[in-house]
Amino acid sequence: MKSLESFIFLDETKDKETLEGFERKDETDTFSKKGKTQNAVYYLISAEYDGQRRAARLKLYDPISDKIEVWYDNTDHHPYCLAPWPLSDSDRKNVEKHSGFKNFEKVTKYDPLFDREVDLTKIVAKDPRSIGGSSSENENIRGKVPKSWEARIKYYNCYIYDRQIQMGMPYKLLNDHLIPVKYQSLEEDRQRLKALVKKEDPEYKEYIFKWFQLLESPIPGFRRVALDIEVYSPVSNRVPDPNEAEEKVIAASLVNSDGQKKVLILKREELDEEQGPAPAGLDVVFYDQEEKMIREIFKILSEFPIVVTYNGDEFDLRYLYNRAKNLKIPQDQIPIHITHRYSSLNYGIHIDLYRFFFNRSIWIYAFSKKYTNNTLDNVAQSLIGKGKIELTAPISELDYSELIKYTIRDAEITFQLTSFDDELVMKLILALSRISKLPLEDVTRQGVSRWIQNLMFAEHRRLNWLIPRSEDLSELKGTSSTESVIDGKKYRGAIVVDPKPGTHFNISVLDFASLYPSIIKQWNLSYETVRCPHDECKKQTIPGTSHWVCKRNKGISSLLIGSLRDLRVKWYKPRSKNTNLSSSKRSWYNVIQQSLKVILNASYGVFGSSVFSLYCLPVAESTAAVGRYAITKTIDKANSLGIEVLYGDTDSIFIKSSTKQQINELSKWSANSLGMELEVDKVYRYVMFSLRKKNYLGVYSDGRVDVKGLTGKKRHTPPFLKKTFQEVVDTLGEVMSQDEVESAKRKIKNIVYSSYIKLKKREYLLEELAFKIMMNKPIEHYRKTTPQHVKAAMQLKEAGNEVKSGELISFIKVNNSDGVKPLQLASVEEADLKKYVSYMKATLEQILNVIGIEFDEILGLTKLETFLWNDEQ
DNA sequence: GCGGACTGCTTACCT
DNA sequence: ACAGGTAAGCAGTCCGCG
Repeated sequence: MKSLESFIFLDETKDKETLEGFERKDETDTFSKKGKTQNAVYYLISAEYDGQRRAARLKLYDPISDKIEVWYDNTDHHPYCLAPWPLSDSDRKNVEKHSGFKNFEKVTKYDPLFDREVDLTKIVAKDPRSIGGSSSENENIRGKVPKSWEARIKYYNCYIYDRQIQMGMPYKLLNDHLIPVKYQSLEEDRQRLKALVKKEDPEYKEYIFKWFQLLESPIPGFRRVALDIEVYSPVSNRVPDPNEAEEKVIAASLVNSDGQKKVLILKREELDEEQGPAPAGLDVVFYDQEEKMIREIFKILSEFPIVVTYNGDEFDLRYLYNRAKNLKIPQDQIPIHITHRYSSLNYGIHIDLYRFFFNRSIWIYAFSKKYTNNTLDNVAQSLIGKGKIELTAPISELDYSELIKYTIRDAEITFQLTSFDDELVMKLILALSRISKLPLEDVTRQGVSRWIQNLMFAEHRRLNWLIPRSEDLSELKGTSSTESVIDGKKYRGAIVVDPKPGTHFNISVLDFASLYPSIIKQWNLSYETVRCPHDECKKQTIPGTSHWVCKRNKGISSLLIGSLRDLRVKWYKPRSKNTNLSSSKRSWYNVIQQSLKVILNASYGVFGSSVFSLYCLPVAESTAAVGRYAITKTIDKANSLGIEVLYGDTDSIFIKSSTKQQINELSKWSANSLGMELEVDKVYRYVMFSLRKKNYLGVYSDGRVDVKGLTGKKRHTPPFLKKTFQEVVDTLGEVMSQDEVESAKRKIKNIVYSSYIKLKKREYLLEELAFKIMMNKPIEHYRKTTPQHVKAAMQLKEAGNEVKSGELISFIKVNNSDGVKPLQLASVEEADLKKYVSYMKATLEQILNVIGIEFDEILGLTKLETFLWNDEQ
């Protein structure tokens, strides 16, 4: 990643010139004596507010020297908020009296809600806390005016918007000015992209090329270190409190991107002297004093531009900080600062992977739910195939060599979580930072609605639009006009077509490529365009709702989301699979493609979520309504073309053996009358449907099988049954035609029968019988009912094991008053076979019934045995 | 006092 | 703290029933 194509150095005063010397050649050449790279290109990775300097502080990463350069704002930018113009004399005086007040300015902005210009009072303050930092609103500047806008935006975000700072992008420092460095994309690429969007409006094209510029720019490699610490605990299995930090730090491990691995160990009286050499390639250092060891950790942390942890926000860095304070290390020698939720570093930036992997959107869309919970062990095991070292005793009781092995593994896998798949995670964070315009650290700590909010806010400022207050938005736009199918939801969502049960051969699945973003683009949906203030637009109604959409102006979210959607569908997704491109380019395109997917998938939902600052139900509702309109019309059209539709869900239709011409015609119709691309997504050799929606099994021509929604695939299903289910599925994958169904049925009966016998003979291991269900709340919060997994958790608690919210509870169905026993306390003998058989029946019949097999009929093979066994119970 | 019909809660899934 | 729609199993309740 270090040798890159040409940059163009954007300096307003000069002509564009090509930037030289970016490649790392001979280190002595490119480093000045101060350790600064000559002519350095820095990547902007962080922005904060510096309270002492009262200015924005940006952290710039130089990928050649691997150092952080700090740059303070020198453009005289100050915090502010907006208030009505004019302010009453008394309001003005009140504001002026505030110690943080700086000055008033009159500004004019465009108010998107009313489609007109407005005059506003810009209240400039000396520091951000004066605007809204006090605990009491009476003491804030924003509390002293009748109405305020943009008063709750963090200062550094505000700074980024106003100066149009591009997070994650290359910059140069020239006479202490921050100058963006523009990447010169390939001429042929620009032409190709131009051709793809030639029919679009110029305004829209501008967006496309802005994103393009951002996403095509080269990316640096990041020098970084992963940190993990171990803390002594007098009580085994209790994690020490990082806020108190009462116990000793007994070990720390560090793994860095230079390939070095280091373990720092505190000598303890109770342990025997270390014997033998340290493991190969591992630097082990023993310390007599904890303080010395911690100072050494601090020294290393201060050398790296990026520090990676797993839960360092809550634990490792917080513990080190408080422990250092307890050991009376002076504040200015602690390179960490903590707030109530985060822990960050003075020098570099801190990336807490726990937060990143915990992000629901990242879990689902970037990693396809590959990991099942967010522990380091599980995430690492699932993504890099290597987990934590299993503990044989509590950490505090391990001898030195065991402790070393244990702790270094944690740092290793933490590091590898950022390096696997060609640095996928680092690249994802960088790409998301560029798109959302958030600092890298914020991308990993905030949810997708904040990403989208931030990029939309930035766009408002760029256009000199007033960012609406959510109260005004809700009041003006009102609520929804449709009724949801599910009780308690705010509006009606997508359509699911009843499937035609049975086995259907030669099935094509057609779908709309990113349906909702397409709708948002095509129908000009945005909070300011839906129910806009113009009378003439009221005729342009949204089908199935009482809403209308603006004809005069282009919607801001329509432009932003639409352009991102088209770039993903037309450019990045195909390019990520284009084998003519170099693998490193493909890998970056794939990262972009995935990042866009994460954002696009949430782009409709945020408008229906009250936590989103531009929450606007009519937008979400209109999007869903147009979706229903599109799929309904498509099904009608398909039928009129003689295409049989077997099933459909939201944006897809499953159609029976149709000719290419039929499909082409439907697709052409969709493009012309709906303005949306309907394409063949999958082709199945055959599909099996039951009467259930969101449940099917589809077999591809190469024998791969898609299983959707069936119980046999769900997380909580006991492994023994999952396995049996999988064997049945595999058998179905071998079926080539209708004639082969019969022989598969025989095979399946055998599979089910032998599994049943094995169950009955209690030959399955206890773990194979365990149901695993997530406990989403603490035990005490289950007030209304006590589900089985919670009963199991209660028994565990009774037995002295702590059970926390978010844990996956494993339990066995038994014949006691609770009906369950936690795995840890149960034995195979106790398993309630009757319940297991009935669960097995319910799970397998979802498939068996479709091909005409009765579960009981399989058991009937041993009627006598069954009878006897039932009798025993 | 017990069982079936029903509703509501909870989890996991699909798009 | 993106959304709504669907399935499934169990908990708890109501009602009928000499």
